[in-house]
Amino acid sequence: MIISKLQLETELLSKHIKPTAMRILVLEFLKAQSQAVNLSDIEGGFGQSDRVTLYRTLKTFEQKGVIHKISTGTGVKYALCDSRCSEDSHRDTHVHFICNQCKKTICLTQVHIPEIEIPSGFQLQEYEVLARGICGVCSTK
Amino acid sequence: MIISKLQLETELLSKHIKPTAMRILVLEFLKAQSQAVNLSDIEGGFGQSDRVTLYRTLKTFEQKGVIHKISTGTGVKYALCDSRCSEDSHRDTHVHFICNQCKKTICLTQVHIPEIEIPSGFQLQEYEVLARGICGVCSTK
DNA sequence: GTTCTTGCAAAATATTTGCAAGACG
DNA sequence: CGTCTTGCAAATATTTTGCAAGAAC
Repeated sequence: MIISKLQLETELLSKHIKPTAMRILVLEFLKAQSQAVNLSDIEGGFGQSDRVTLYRTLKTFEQKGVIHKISTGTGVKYALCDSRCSEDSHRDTHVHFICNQCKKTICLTQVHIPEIEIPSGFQLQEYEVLARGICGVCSTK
Repeated sequence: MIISKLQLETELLSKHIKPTAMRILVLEFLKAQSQAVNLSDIEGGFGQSDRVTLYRTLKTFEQKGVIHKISTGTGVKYALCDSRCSEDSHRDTHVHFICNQCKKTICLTQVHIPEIEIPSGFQLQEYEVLARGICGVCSTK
């Protein structure tokens, strides 16, 4: 699926982000991924790019609800949010599956997460599930 | 609750770890905590201590099933495992509650986590839940 | 004495900050 | 012009590795 530059710009604007060249490139790259990626992956996705700018772009994206950060235990990864996420409402209540073999991190947004009960006194705001195991590709090898 | 040095030694031995002075100190410190701690917390818990030795101690503890690492999104923390954990069977399937206000990370081992269903092809080995919100102490302030 | 552990130095990696130049309205 | 973004340099933080001295059995 090819997404036009205009579409990407519109999407950024809808999340109140000024659509600069760099931001469009990063968003385009992220949209092409089927898994969560780390900084080096994104860096390698372009010819030239400054690490610092990437960090800042990703921070902006995270704050505005474009992406969410995943702490995999072996480094931080980034993945696109649900389109309904925004600066005010940033919910990524879904399963992140980490393959213990190929180390891929995949957002399983379609998996239903049951409500969890927490002790009284605690106020739950959001939660995510980190699942580890062997992914579909690795288990057939 | 005060735990004798002998008890700590016995516990380390039962997990196949040679009980050195440093390891006993670290284990004792961890047992005194009601929340997950980071490297600096542990470092500050003793008078003298070398960061590298701590890293190695924690790595050993993690491999042998004494502690588990928690990636909180703002740094790594460590907490004691269930006593049934060992090098071979290392399951920390429970809720980690991160207070968005005081930033404390607490293991809610008593909370029941329902089974989750993952797509066919994926082999689930273990999972953990990261819950964020306001902890009991902060919500009464 | 052999093996494992520790401490120090240094390297490698990850992330943040300050600042000046450039882009854009 | 004023504001926001970018790129570079540098600072800071985090984690790992190599190696030699020391402790334990």
